[in-house]
Amino acid sequence: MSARPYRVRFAPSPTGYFHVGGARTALYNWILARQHEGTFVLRIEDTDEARNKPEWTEGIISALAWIGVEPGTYEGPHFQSEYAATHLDAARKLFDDGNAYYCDCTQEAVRQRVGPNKGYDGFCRDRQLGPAEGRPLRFKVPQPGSTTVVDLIRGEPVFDHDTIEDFVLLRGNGTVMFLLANVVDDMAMNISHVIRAEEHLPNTPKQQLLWKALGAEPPTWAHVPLLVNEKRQKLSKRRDPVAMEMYRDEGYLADAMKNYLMLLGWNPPGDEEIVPWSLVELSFKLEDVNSSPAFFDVRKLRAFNADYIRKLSVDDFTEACRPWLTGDKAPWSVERFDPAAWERMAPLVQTRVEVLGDVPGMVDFLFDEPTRDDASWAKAMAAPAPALLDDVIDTFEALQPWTADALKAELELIGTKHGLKLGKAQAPVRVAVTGRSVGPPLFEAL
RNA sequence: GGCCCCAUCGUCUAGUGGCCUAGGACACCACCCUCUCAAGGUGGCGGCACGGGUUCGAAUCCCGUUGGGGCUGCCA
Repeated sequence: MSARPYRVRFAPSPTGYFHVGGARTALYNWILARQHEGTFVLRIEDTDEARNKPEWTEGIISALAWIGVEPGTYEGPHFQSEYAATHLDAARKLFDDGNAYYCDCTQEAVRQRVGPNKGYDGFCRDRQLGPAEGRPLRFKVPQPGSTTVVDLIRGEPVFDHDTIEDFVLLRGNGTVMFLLANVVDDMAMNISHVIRAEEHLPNTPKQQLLWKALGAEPPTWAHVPLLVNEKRQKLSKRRDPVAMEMYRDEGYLADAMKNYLMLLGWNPPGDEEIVPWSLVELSFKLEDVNSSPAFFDVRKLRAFNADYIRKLSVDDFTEACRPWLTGDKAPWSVERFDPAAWERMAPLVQTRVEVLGDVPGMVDFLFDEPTRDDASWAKAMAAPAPALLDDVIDTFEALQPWTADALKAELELIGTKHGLKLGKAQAPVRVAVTGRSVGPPLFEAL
């Protein structure tokens, strides 16, 4: 275990969206830094030109802020590209110390020698080649030997060196590879704990070898379980809904999202799953994180979100809905929105939505022509509905005072006249007014 | 192919050798409540992958099998 002051880093690559798995590791790092009064470092892995757009970095920062990691409360953002010179220095030192060598093998030549399923064979290890255009620099993996990775979650997996090829440090064009850059950055930043997804575990022995060859004590590692889809595959942008921005835009509450994310691979003490964030911060321990992958279940997330919405005060709920009612997201024209009507409806809507994005669909009949659900219409308008509706119109037009209780009493009377209980009698009225057969309580809505 | 990781209800998990006849949550089903739909309440369905050990005793420890996943780039 490291005796260094606690410094952790979250190092996403700017790819245009913020992955839910990344959000979870960010949270882990963030909590741990706070628990140990250490430092949380945000470093953007931007060495790939194709992934280096300023707005993407902004996206990462704003998504972090959404889940409570506010700019100003952490160190950064740092950019990997800022360390380019340091990367090259490290490569030179590795070469000078005899821990790395240049290689002039073509990929075809290597494949011919070793076959299709094997890595590089170390052909140039002792050829004493110097640097030249087109020659990659390779790390000389100590042979024979083995590396034990001490991992807070995985135990101590051992990797035999003869299964690790002499991997490339510098490309033939002289640019640095991610693996080296990552190690050098972590060293330069004095990172004490590297907490990241399990997919990086197989690279860890290589990185650990690099730390040692560069004369430093490796950090404490922790590889957290992957988040997977229903087919148990790593969540990917292409086939799975993984962008935090998307959940935010659909009306998930940050607190619900955070709570749910923390439950994947870990759970708080006690019987409750929905817990205040303060308890999470207090009781989270890396050692308690499981090692098996977890399915990211949107249905459970929705249930959590619904619960968090219900726990909001009516005022907070009303406020939280604003973007969906009066902003760009509102499906009706803004002038027709009536805040007073919405205020009366809000508590009724609150127990009926799972995400804030569902709210407009619940109250649209107040501010717009209702969109008619044809199936409901056909079902509700069968006889004796038309006759009943005529009576309803006559009665309601004259009704004083116009209150939910009075409306209900009147409809009950009319229903009896047509041989219908209230449950049946309300259906045609509801469909006529809201366009649908389900929705908030009818008489309050009227 | 090689290396590594993983394995408790459908899903997320509790469980660290006796408190386990395996607990909770989501989902699902039923009932109650009810103007629809929700919410709320009550109950139900459902699991230790398999085979060997170790032990008085195993979901828990060991080995193997099977299954799943990740990595295996001059990507990050």
